Amino acid sequence: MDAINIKVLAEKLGLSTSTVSRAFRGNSDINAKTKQRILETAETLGYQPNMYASSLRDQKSKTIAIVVPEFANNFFSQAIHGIEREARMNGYHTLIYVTDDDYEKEASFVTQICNGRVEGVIMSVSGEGHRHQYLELLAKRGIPLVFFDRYYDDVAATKVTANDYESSYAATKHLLDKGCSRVAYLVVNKHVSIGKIRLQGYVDALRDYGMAADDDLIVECTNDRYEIRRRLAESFGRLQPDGIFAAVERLAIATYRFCSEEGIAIPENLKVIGFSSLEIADLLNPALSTVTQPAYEMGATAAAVLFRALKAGEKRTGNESIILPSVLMERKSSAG
Amino acid sequence: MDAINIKVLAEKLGLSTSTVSRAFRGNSDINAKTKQRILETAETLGYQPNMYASSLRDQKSKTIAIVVPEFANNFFSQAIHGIEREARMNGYHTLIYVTDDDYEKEASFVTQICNGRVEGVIMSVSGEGHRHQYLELLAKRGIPLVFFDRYYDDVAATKVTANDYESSYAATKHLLDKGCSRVAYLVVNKHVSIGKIRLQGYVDALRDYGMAADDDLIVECTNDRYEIRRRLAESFGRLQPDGIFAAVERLAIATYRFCSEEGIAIPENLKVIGFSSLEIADLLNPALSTVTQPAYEMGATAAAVLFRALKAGEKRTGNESIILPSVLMERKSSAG
DNA sequence: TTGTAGGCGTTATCAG
DNA sequence: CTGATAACGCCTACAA
Repeated sequence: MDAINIKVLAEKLGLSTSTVSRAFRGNSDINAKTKQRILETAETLGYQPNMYASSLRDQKSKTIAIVVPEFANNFFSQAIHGIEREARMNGYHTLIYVTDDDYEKEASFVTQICNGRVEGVIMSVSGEGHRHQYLELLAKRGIPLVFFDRYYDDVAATKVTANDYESSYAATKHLLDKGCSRVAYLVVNKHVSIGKIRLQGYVDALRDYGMAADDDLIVECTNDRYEIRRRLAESFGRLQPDGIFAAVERLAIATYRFCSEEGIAIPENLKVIGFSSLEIADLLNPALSTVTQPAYEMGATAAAVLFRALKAGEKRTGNESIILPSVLMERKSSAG
Repeated sequence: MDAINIKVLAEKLGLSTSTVSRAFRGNSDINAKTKQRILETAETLGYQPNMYASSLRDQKSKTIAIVVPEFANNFFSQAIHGIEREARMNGYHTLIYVTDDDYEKEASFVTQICNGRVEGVIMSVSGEGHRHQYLELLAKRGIPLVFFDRYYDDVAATKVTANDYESSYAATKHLLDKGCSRVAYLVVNKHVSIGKIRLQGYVDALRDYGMAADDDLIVECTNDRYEIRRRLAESFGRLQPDGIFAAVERLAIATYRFCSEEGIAIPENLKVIGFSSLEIADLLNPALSTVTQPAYEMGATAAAVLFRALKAGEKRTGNESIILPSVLMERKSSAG
């Protein structure tokens, strides 16, 4: 009934608690027969060493935290999967925190886990443009941090991203090659890390093609589907774009919905390409051209960096960037 | 540098640890000014009460575990999101464990978290047909358990599912209504809870339409895409179905891929409907008819049940079923 | 090879 | 209102 502890187990066996403890730790010397007897009894009694006592003593929790802006999103699902896998391989447990793109929540979560709950943190950020003094808490506590996909420029930690600038440049160039002359860039927030870098790729590609980027064609949306709908309606009416480059999957999907409702033919009247981790982009109507980030690998890589730091006993990860290649998949939605 | 603890904080303030501790607990009496002074100093020093010490003392971890078979799956993503949300509202932290449909891993995870790491468990199972004595550990430890979607018949705990039988019956009837006479049922494992119940709905609908279920038309697949492809190829060649009812999203998608490769027209040559939580089923080519489970709500409900039990101090959840309604969305893939 | 003892950081209890 | 103290369960020097 009540959780059994090392003391009652020791009593039941007529041994001391230290001996019992030793049976569970790999290293210490202990008679093989004694050990076996202890483990067997523990098994039948369902004894497990209390992790909070162990953690308290060793100052180790064997736990990491993943902090992400959203969850119902293919990119993050796959990335988290990669992290979870790596964590498992290293014998670590994984806490998940979803900020809903809310800076306050991010700050609150990070503050909460600085109490020893975790040994390391992997995060994709939500609070650009705000102060992130709460991250100093991690540093102060010696809890290593790794960013993936979305990061803060001003925080020293390893950042795992995809080659967003190059992909963005390539995607824009692709639309131009297919004959587009008015390519709109759809983005959630053009000032945050990924939105900004992807924007730069878009702008530079236009420039290299002898076109000035038209500010009107840079359409900032939100994450709210009705708001997105409104922005699209307004932009299409006014701007008459013949190409859409969506900085995130959600906006590519919204474009599809909009076109379907408005009777705009893709790719005849409008060519579309977007960042997306959708595994069935090829089954859409029409098949969606995508820039696909190596989501799983990004998660796994971020985790690998973190565990390397943890193993080495480092208090922080190096302030460096690891850039993984995305893949540009040309499909029907942008066919010439 | 080193994690600051209550003792040094107390010294720095010229107070006792008890007083400092009181400043962080809501209840105890403490001078308002003293409290403020403590909290301010704590803030600047970045002090957070160590959770392992607290947990050890209170035997409370404020943590739950989610155990699921897979991750890169819309249904589970949404369900986990629902759970995470509910956990957050209750001030709980959320550990994630992915079993990859592996019974051994499931057993291992459950055993691991019985060491006090979590106060409750929400799970969707992977090990049907095996023994689940490891779940008795939870009971022994007084850790409440709630199943969602996939459960064990022989374990007493609350089960949150969708009305799979009715949906399955309705989906099958829908295909028959549309003129199908040879409806195949694609399933991963027809002997596990959901595969079995959904099979029953299919069989009963056929029977009520005066058709005997043909065992050949019940196609068991795996989770491996190549294996699925092989099964489909074999089945189509031999059985010439004119309707497909897929018990899980992955099989509906596989059917689409197969048909696209083989030039089978949907819905003209083959009508398709499947269980799916895909939010863009309407954008597929052709739009996929679906049975959509309330994934988010299932997760949220399972979590609500768990937290009610935790709040009430109950050691286990009641052996009851909570059944939420799915929605049948008729789209082009099954049009008559 | 086994046992003893102290302490990890916190908080509830009790005394002041 | 504040301070001293014991206990949560485990692990590791150190002693035997």
